[in-house]
Amino acid sequence: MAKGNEKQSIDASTEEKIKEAARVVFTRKGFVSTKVRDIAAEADINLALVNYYFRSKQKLFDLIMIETIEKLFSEIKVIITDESTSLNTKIELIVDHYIDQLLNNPDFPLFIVNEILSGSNKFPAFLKNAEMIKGSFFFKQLNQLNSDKKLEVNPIHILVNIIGLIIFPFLGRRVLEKAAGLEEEAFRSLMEERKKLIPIWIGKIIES
Amino acid sequence: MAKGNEKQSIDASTEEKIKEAARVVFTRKGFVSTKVRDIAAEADINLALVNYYFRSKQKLFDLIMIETIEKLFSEIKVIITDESTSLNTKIELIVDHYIDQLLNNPDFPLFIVNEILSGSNKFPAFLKNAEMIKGSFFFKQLNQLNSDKKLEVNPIHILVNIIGLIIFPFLGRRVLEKAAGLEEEAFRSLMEERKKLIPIWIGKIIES
DNA sequence: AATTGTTTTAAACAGTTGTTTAATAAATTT
DNA sequence: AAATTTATTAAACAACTGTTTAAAACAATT
Repeated sequence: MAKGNEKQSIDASTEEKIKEAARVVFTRKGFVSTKVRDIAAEADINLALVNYYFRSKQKLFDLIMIETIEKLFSEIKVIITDESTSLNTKIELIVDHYIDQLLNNPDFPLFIVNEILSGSNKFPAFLKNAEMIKGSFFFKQLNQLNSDKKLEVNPIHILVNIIGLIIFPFLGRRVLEKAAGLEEEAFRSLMEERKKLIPIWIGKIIES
Repeated sequence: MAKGNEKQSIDASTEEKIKEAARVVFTRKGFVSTKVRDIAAEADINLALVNYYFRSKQKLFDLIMIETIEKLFSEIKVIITDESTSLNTKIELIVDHYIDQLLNNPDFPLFIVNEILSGSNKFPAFLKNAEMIKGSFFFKQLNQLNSDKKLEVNPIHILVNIIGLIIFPFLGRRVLEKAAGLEEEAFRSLMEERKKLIPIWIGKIIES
């Protein structure tokens, strides 16, 4: 019906502006360091409108976090639940997909880690999804390596390694850029290289 | 002379209490989330004493950061500048040493990363030390792999991998413990396993 | 013992921040 | 067009936070 759509597209103009601005500032500075006035400034709207549309800073933050987490895991879900692809293919797809994602939003890992430290209560959403990984076909394939006596280590290690090799450079990005004297572009091409390298490395790690 | 020592041991009682409390709270909550009143409470002293001894919250934080960073790198320096040990030995020593360190202070990586996000100005200290790595014998040995045509990738990748494989599990520790249903003790033994595994993995990655 | 210097304390200050209010402007409905 | 609902604004509020103050307690020196 028209009313719903109109309302969405009209309100969204301000409401979406706030949400998008909040996403940017929260990601850059974290929850505590982000001031409601920062968000209002970034969105170029009146301070009171943030509370008018989202009730509180915390509710706005929660909303963004939940959305982000859901998006994050829904993307990986299609890869890791696919029973028709090999383990190697899945690893290639995961690495490729997340490095792309992170290149578009390089501050994101730092942001997540930041919120973990400050004890964000968005954990349940995160954990619920993390459980999904443990029950996935992908994880079964990882476990299979053990039964096939190809591997004698806890598959958790392999999972941690895959995720770590992808995410860690982004966490250390600012240090890396400055310490290694990398331009932003050089960092980017290093990460592009890793798209091909990480699956190879994991392959070598997995081989008996 | 006696005076200096006395002063140290007397002042230190309160001054050290504050510094130690600050280290604990800063590490647990980060700079912004830590309130001067938190530190005073943790140290069990009057609020004004924090400013009396350290002038400002920022100066206290800076002091702790500098000390921590110096300690961090001075320890690794003896390993990576040693021209008598092989690359493999160095990797084993680094992995062993830092995993031990981190097991004693598991919140530390989260804390560092957190401060990087909030744009801490302790960067220069960090970078100065990071430069040291690039100029070290260890890094020369890494580069050597290229000349020996044993490796065709940027040594930066290998360095990032070593550090990442060590540190990342600690960054994801809270998620990992909850998501994988690990007790603290189980996490500990996983990390102990990694002491042996990481050098092996890096070995495989390096092999041509 | 009196004086001087140092440490500790409770209270206050000034700036910041999340949120609310009450009035106005704009849009929608009747 | 009038009435009603929704959106926007400037200002204020109250709680919190880093820092300072001024007085008191304590220790060291003369």
